[in-house]
Amino acid sequence: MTEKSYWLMKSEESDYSITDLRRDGTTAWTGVRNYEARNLMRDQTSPGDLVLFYHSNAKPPGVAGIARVVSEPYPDATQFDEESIYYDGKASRAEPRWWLVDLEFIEAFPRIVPIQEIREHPRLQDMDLLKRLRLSVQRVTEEQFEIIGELGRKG
DNA sequence: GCCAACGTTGGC
DNA sequence: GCCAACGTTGGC
Repeated sequence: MTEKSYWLMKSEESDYSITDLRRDGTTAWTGVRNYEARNLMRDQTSPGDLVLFYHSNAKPPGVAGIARVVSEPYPDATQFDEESIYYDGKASRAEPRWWLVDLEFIEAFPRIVPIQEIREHPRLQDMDLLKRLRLSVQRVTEEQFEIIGELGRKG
């Protein structure tokens, strides 16, 4: 039994938003094609982990809600699909290159927590979000997770 | 739409 | 194995 972890995962709002996740209930987090993000999902996520759902390329960009990891890591099927924009000809079913987990909808915040507010918050200065601009799966602390949850629910 | 940051590719 | 060129992310 491992300790529960907390994450922030980014999705372009126009591509897949918290509203889409609420509609779908659960979704496979396809399309991560960055090795560091892949390693985190493949090696460090567990069912029950909680996720800050971040809208990138949004107005404003920010945390839009909360999801939960509900599967063990498994190969991202889109890497094998020649029709997919995520197809990777160097991956094989014997040796998958890209991994993902399933996420379950928990909550859509009544207000987005914009990145600007995170940048200005004294307790959130250490977040990877502010330092690792392009990392689309990143670990957050329980405290960071709780603070952003409070900000998102304060109407 | 611009462009800084930065990850990836490929020639050598 | 270096590193310049290139491509992508993502805030603004």
